[in-house]
Amino acid sequence: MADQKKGKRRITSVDVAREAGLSRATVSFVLNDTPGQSIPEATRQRVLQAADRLGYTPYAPARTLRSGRSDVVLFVLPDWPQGPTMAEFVDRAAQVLAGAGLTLITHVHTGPDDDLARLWTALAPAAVFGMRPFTADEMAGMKRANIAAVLPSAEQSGHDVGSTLWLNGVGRLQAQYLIGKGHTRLAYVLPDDPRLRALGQGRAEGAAQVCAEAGLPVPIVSTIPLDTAAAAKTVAGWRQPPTAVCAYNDEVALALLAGMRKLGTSLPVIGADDIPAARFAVPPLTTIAQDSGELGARTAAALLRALNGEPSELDVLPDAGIRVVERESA
Amino acid sequence: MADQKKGKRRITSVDVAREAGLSRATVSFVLNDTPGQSIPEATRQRVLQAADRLGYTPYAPARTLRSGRSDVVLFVLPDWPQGPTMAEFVDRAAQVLAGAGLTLITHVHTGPDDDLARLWTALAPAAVFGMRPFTADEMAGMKRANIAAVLPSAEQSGHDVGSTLWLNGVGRLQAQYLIGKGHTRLAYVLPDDPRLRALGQGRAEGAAQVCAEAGLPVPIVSTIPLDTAAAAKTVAGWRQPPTAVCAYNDEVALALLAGMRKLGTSLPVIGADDIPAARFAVPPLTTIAQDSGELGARTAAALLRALNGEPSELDVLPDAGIRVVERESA
DNA sequence: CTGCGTTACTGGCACGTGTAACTGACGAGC
DNA sequence: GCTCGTCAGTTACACGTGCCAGTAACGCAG
Repeated sequence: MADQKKGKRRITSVDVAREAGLSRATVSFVLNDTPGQSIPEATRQRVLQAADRLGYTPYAPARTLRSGRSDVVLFVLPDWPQGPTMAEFVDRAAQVLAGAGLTLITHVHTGPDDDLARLWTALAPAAVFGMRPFTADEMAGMKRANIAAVLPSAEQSGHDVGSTLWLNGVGRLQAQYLIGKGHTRLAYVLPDDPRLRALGQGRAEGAAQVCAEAGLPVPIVSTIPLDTAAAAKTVAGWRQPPTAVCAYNDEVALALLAGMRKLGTSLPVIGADDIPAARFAVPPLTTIAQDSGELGARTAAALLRALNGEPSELDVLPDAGIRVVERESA
Repeated sequence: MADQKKGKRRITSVDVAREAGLSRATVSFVLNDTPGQSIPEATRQRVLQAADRLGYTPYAPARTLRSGRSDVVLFVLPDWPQGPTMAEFVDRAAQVLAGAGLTLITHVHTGPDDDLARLWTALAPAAVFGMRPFTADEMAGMKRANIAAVLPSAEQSGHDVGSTLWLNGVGRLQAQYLIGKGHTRLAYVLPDDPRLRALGQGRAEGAAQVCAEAGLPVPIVSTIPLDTAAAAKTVAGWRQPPTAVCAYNDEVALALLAGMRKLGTSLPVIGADDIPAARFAVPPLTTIAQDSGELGARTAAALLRALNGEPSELDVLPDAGIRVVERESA
């Protein structure tokens, strides 16, 4: 709020030091609460007030250069699976990280893999989190870039965490629900978007596991585009029709309902994600809802633990707040 | 790919200089194509090969510290309006920016406004882009943080660019379409999510403008939650029912269709965004599709122009690739 | 041989910060 | 009176980069 209009020079800790009549080091100690320093309350206040008066903000690049680590956490999204689900996840994760002084940044990664590397060097993030596991090359690159916590890591039990852990859970729950309703022959329908293939297979496998455990035949797996006619054709093409269908997500489920409506047939369908459109469908769609906000918060917490050196896996995640929303379609 | 496993020290330009048997300055000149330097091809190759051999990547924080500007563009999302639309927008924008050596980073901003400031200082971005206009305080903060281009700026004609420009266009087109079908009394239905209020009003105003221009009464504006019963109640509550309804987006439109189905009535409805669920609705939903990828690309281009000093407004945007997708609901 | 411009480099400062190592002063203990 | 420990600070270096100013070597006109 002071009157330093002369030029638009950045306000540095030097300015604060001059204003407070102290050395820059003292200023730094106060502002960072550096442990092992004895600073009388009077001096501390002098510094804090000077900083406030000048509107001082530490310059992150310099800080990062010095300490070798920034307070940015990078969240790499492979592409855009769903809307509100992801949104809540990111929201809550950001909140938790902010509580620890970290800033969550998301980057949608679509292009070739080498601009991911550019990102790491450009941001020097404290940690990176992604949906898909990282390759060995990528891991090496991050290690060289001095990035501390990487979640999920590919070494971690050699599994694709994304599809194995929580997405798997969705498929399991879908199948459990339908089997509980007395169904014995299931189908699993995936979208034809290549970007969703890995995730889709994870869910389908989850359902297959449950069927196997119940002594039922494995589900027929079909892939359809988001198109009424194509969905109808797929449904009509089943020689031995299933007694109920699991869909990869609500959009696929809606496509199926539309296809069956066109054929004049009807099968129980369960979706996933509980998008707003699900409850307005004809018939209203039974689906799986996950509390993705909670999931985001837990993931962030795991990340923080990893940053503190405690080697925390993502074990906490599997069935976090995942439940069936029962409507009329199944 | 060399064998520098000893410790995990970062590879700096010093290493490259030593490897090439040259000074660090020369290395820098070569790698940055610094103009006004005469460097023989042989030397240049020597440097490039050394850098490649060591796998050198310049350390962005240091570069930023020195030059005062990073190659990151920050995209502040106020919250999560819609799914795939935004996704494409960001995707294409990122692509265009990457072509200019810039990296697009998105951050969902939900909390209090002061952690936005933290973001600027944490990233030192070259530019910031947001949906909502920035306050004077925020603008001042960015100026002090030495951020070059800010789009949209609040000074810019004093308008809310988000709702005035493109979103307005959606409302206009919806009304134009319905009027073209012979409708004379319209309603505009908004969602009750407070985060979408400003955008919703922009769209409703667009429709109102078109009605006024055509000498028709202004649309009734209603707000509904995403709930079948509530939608039914709203529809039933209209004393003088409209002859057709515009919805803020497809989700609202689907809610309306569900509500009317419950009442046993039926009115033409037009939505917006063309989400996948729209085509599977009963009846299939007529809606507005925008080529948001194109929009993202143009916005990014405008940003680049602004970065180059050419004062380019967002004028290019208004009706970029926005069109009616005609189905059966209207 | 001297003066001068060009080529091909190099030395060194600056960016803003964190922190280890140092210093002067003061009181306590022998 | 001297040493020693603690307090309250300061000095100085390092982080990795961009680039200005300088400088040897060399060719060439006078």
